Amino acid sequence: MAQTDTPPRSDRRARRRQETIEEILDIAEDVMTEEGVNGLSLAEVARRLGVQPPSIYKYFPSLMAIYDSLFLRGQLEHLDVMRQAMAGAECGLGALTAGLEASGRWALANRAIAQLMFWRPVPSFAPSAEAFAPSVEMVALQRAAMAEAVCAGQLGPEADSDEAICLVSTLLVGVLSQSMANEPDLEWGQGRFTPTFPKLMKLLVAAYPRPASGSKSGSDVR
Amino acid sequence: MAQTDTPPRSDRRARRRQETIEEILDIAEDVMTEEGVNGLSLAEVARRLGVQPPSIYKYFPSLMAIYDSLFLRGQLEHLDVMRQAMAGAECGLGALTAGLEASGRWALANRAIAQLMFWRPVPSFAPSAEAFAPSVEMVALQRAAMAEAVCAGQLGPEADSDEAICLVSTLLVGVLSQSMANEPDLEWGQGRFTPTFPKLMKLLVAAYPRPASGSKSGSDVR
DNA sequence: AGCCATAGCTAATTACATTAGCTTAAGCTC
DNA sequence: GAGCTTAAGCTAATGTAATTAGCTATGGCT
Repeated sequence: MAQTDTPPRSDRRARRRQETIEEILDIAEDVMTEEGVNGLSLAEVARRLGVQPPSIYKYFPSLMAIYDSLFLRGQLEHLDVMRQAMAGAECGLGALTAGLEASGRWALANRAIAQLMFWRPVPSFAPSAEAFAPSVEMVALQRAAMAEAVCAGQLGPEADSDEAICLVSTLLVGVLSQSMANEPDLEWGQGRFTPTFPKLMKLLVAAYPRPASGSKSGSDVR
Repeated sequence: MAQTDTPPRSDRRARRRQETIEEILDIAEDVMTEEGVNGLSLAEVARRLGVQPPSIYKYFPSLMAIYDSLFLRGQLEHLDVMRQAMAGAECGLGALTAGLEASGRWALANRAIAQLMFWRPVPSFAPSAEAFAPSVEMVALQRAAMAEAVCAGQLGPEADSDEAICLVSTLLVGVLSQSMANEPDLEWGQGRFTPTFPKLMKLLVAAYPRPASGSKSGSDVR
């Protein structure tokens, strides 16, 4: 039996297993989207997979483990989207803006996962250190872009700080929270909240004005 | 039967009933605080009340009705806190700032209820129109303060707009979201996020500069 | 003295997460 | 190809929760 394009050794089994795992995660994501993040139930996933509930335990040790895998998948996807967006924009402020907007767009397009990641709506679920790791890298990305923006003279030197990172993420999270809570069906760019994001980015610039000339600048806001 | 302000008929009974209702709501709030907003369970409430679960149904038709009552109670309390804070400050911008800070302080001191009210962590729960009503009044309060701030020349005329209200609430919600998600044990004024709120209020001023002199003002951010 | 609404109860139904233990068949080893 | 291993399914059972149905006692009113 010469396997033409099938892999040589015994990882046939491992691959099928991995496929099933991905399928479970996809279904779980669908269910969360339809029923809410904490409306996820093993029983419903099993039903859609065409299997009895206990069979799911062959793939995940618990419901929380499914949440954790979704959390990790989301972090990786989100990180990727953001990286991509930042790479496709100019350095510094441009990259930061592009990255944040991409982040917001992704969050609204993947609400269930985004809520799981950023709002913790399932109190009994705490992400594992592993699943949380990519988020550290995301902060680093943002931080780097802000440092670049400082170098390029687009922002004042205080923008290269933890405080400034907090401020930036606060602005985005504010917009997303409002949009998700009050306009649950709209995408990024629609409604009353997400269109204000560019304006908020301009506020950020106002908050960290470059020292440039010796102007005492009435808009130094710190 | 001259009803003055309380229904005179079968009074004692009605009062005891009302007391039990309040007690149930208090317990429910405790449970939510300990177990998370959607960790609220009728069974646990019954246990703490020293009663069998079905007995709760004599007071509330469903778990969702309890959520709804908590939502309403929260709205009223929050509205009151905010009104009080605004009354105790100068008009306009001062009142607005005081009101928002009081709102934030209240939200962190009453996390469970605040989350129920502003983040909708229980997807199967949607507040009734009744329970939602006070929030309309709250927006009106904020709007009035902003209009005053415009009159007093503290903010530019565009600050008296729906858009500006959105912006203000977005800033506060951003701070609260971040604080609740990342620093679940801290009060208002502690940690990395809530102390940035005064700065954000200054950003608001930068976003709606008064036209005052003919300055073209590099910090007009709209 | 009697009525009756209130507030409690038990029992039953349904749905879910999880555990235990059984069965089958795929794939690997010899 | 015979036999072993194990992955992946199953059924049965347990414990908890929300909710419904229907029973009962009693406090307060007529």
